[in-house]
Amino acid sequence: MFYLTTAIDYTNGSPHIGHAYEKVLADVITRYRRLRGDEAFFLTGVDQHGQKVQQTAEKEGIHPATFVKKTTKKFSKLWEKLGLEYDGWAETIDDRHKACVQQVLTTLEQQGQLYKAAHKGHYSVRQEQFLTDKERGEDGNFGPEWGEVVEIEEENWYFKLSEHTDWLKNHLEAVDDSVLPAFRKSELLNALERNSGTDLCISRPKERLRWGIEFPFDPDYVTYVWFDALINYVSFAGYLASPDAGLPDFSKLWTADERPVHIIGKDILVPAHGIYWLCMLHAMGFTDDIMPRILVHGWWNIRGEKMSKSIGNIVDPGELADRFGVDAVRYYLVRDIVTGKDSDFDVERLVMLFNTELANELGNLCNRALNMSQRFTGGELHPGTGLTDAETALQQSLTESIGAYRAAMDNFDVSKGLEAISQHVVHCNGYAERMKPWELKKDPANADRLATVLYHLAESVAHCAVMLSPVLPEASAKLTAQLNAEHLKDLKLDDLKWGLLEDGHKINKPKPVFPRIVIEEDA
RNA sequence: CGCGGGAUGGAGCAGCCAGGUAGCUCGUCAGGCUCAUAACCUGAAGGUCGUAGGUUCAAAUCCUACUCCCGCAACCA
Repeated sequence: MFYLTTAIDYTNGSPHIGHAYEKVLADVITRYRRLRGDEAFFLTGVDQHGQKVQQTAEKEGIHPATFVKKTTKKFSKLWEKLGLEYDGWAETIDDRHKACVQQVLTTLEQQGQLYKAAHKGHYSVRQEQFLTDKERGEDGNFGPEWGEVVEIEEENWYFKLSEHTDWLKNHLEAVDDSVLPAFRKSELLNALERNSGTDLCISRPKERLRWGIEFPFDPDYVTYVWFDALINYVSFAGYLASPDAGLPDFSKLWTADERPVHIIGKDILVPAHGIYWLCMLHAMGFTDDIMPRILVHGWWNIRGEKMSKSIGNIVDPGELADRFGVDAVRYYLVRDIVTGKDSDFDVERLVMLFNTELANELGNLCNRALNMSQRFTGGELHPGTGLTDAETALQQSLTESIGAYRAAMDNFDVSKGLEAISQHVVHCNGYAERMKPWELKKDPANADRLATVLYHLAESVAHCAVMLSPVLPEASAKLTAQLNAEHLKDLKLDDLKWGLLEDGHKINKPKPVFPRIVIEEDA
């Protein structure tokens, strides 16, 4: 089983284009794995506890649970709009999740992995957090942004992180795909080098934070983010769950033959996922052969600037989808970025890529091919009897495209995979241009030749529709419908061989699947 | 001496890990076609791959030094 998760989003605000990117990428990869014939499980969700949520809810004068319910909906509604198909939905206020967290804590405490200790330090009352030397200004004092700073001593629970960092270092170095892309791994190893030797504070006293999961053996405390949010990857996969909990069978999801993949952003690799999470799993007894792989994606910047609430340049994916359509948004988000790297978000490029690659190239190919079949041969397809070098070359091009597509997608490189489809589409348009079926139809003696040409075009569209389905499931379905070939939907990648459409197959009337986006110029 | 990313024809990018005549998209110019979504096809111009060294038969790719740009408090993928 291929088990894929995303980071769970914090429900203190509205989703933006970055959230959408991560989820669409995960959706595409999951759908691709299904196309490959693998069983897959896709988990995503929301992180609902913590101080920020508590604070915002108080400001609005409502209970955190009410507040969280409201913001959670913003996310789930957007995912529905973007056509995401996830198998599991993680909400950290779920009782089943709480039970799992508490069980993990209890076990670790019994095994001596946790301890309680006092910490003395500078504490910002306004920000409700301990300050370190990093927060000091150049003059050595804490700046006015921290408000009143007092020195206090507080007891908290700690996880013996330092006992696992040596193991982690070895593991990361030994396992090639532990962290992807490679440069992220070296960044992580670097950070590990600097930060070893410290343990991890995992609690908050209830007088400071109530909105969290209670420590089962110390009711004055709740868990702080790590032993709550990160546990979602196992809790909602059925870890330690009772069989009637309505959760998956953990032993089937989390396996050694296909290690789980966590898709996360570059900001939460170090230290959260790269160090804390892997060490937590190690402490919980997970062995090396079932350690997850971490796929780290980059960020969408806006005109070279980091997207941020303070600058006010947040892009709302829901609005984009309303304006340009879900296909355009999904396509753009996985097409115009190299997995792992940052990219610059640009509406004009979104429109350009949709118009050229989808509307002009693929959409138009489909339209002209089906239209000619409809008009010249009454909608009936026949392979014809003879092949020339042109057909051999076309079939060769298709084989190469499928190969390139597969290699790229296996590597999580969706952009390259889409490029591979595009390559064949361009070949087909050129083929049509050279074969001139509109000339062939003028002489009845060319009927066999005409059939061959039209068949090659339709067959190519059929292949492309299948390859495109992980990224644009809706559009792929429309293409399939126009080809009148519903059986394409059940095909796996290995089934993509020449001859998907049978001799005598009848196609439906074409209708543009990707209408060009026309932006009205403001005069 | 903090960490990391980036610098490739007008614009945006790939290639770099596993060295071997510089590739993609857009744009520009010149043709062609008319089946098709003002779509499609062909050809052309345009780059000494940030700078300076080094390794090598061979460097965009490896090594060294340097220059410039962007992230690394918070919101936050």
